[in-house]
Amino acid sequence: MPTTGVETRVKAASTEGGRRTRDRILRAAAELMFEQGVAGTSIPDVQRRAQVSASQIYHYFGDKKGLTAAVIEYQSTVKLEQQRPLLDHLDSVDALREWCERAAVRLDAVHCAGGCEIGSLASELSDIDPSARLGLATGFAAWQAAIESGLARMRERGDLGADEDVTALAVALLAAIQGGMLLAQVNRDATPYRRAVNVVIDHIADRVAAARAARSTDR
Amino acid sequence: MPTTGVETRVKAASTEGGRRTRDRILRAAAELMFEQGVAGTSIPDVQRRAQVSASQIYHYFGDKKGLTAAVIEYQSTVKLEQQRPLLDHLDSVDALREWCERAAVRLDAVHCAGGCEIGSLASELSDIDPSARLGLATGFAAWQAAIESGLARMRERGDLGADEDVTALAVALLAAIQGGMLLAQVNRDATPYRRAVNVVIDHIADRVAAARAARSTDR
DNA sequence: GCGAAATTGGAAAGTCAATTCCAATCCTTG
DNA sequence: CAAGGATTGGAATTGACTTTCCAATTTCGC
Repeated sequence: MPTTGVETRVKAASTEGGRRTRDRILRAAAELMFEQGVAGTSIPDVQRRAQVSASQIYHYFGDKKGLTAAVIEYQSTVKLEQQRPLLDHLDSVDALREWCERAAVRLDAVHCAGGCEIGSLASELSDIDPSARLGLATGFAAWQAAIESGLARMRERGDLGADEDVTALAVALLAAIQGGMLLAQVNRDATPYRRAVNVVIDHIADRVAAARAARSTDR
Repeated sequence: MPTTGVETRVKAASTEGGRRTRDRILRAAAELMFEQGVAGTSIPDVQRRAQVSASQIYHYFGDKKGLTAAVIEYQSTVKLEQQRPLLDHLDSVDALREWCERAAVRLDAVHCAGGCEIGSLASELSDIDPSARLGLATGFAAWQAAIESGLARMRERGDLGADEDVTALAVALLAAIQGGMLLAQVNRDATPYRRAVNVVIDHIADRVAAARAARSTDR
């Protein structure tokens, strides 16, 4: 039986208690890796935060790499689901602004610590862990798809011109979010994030205005 | 004499040979930390790459934190100087495009490994090393200033409207570069970087066109 | 050329992390 | 309730890394 080449020995829990421990470990690891980076998070750290023994971690995740992979999947999947209601309606300039501003408020709340959950992992792991990189690419693709499909709906509806490159716009917004969060993190101030994101959204708004103008001319 | 609170015992070399070793160490550390991250770079790693003994590293940089601080300063300062000729002329849309595209070519050349020298350090260290964060903020500020002053010149010249927020535009471009490089790194493909950067530059170009239109209307 | 300071090599201490292992205990299923 | 797998605790192993230390050795100012 051929495999993908990278076997991560993550075992599922078959009892209720086991499921809870596994979850506790995963959540603790995700928090710690977000706060201190993957390299800065030791297994003993996770043990303390999750209140488990070492064997439990190795039982469910095989090794640290397996745990890291699980955290990537967790951040990619679960965090995405949390925002699902918003993500499914990113089909107006206002919705985009609202969504981005919500992230800004979260940045303010944590005093701009941490940046983006996936972005931090991506920066740390992309070059040193090929399978992690793949997982992170998938995670980013999901965000990009969410933005892009909203823009595509705007285009179908006529809010954006038919020739508009919604992929490029979506990537640009995603990059502005990532880059903006990095600058916010470094400066401990969400202003750079807001500026970066607003410039891109302003640009999208300009394109919407242009489409409207074109329509009224055609008429 | 009051200090900044964080004393890094970095010693200057007073002999020619010493200066060369110090330099060799710094360059090796910068390379390694870029390739594998700060946490992923051990002192023995640096020893091997720079062909020096441990005592030489500790002699010149005090400890690993001091070495890291020196690398941050190195990347911020030296890399900036390398681009000085270009940076001083970012006062046209074409110049901006050319500058960003040059980075894209470099990304292609290294197969999108590494991302941005400063960005990677920033993501890894901002939350765990306050003094490193300050150094990185300074580094970013220099890049932002370079972009912003070019845009300001365009505004003075009338290429951009007098009411244009060049700070926001500069931040947006910097964020696009950072976010774009991150996406490129994760996807091992420079396309996302090019898309992100081009959208922002297109936006600036639109503003330039608007300013021109306004001028011809006024006349 | 001479003494002091700078530079260098290499060993060694001390710490801590990753992982393995085994013995216990718990739970499920028949 | 008994068997067997799931789960858990905690000790032990192994290895690497940071940092210190001291004894050469080289270089510089005079």
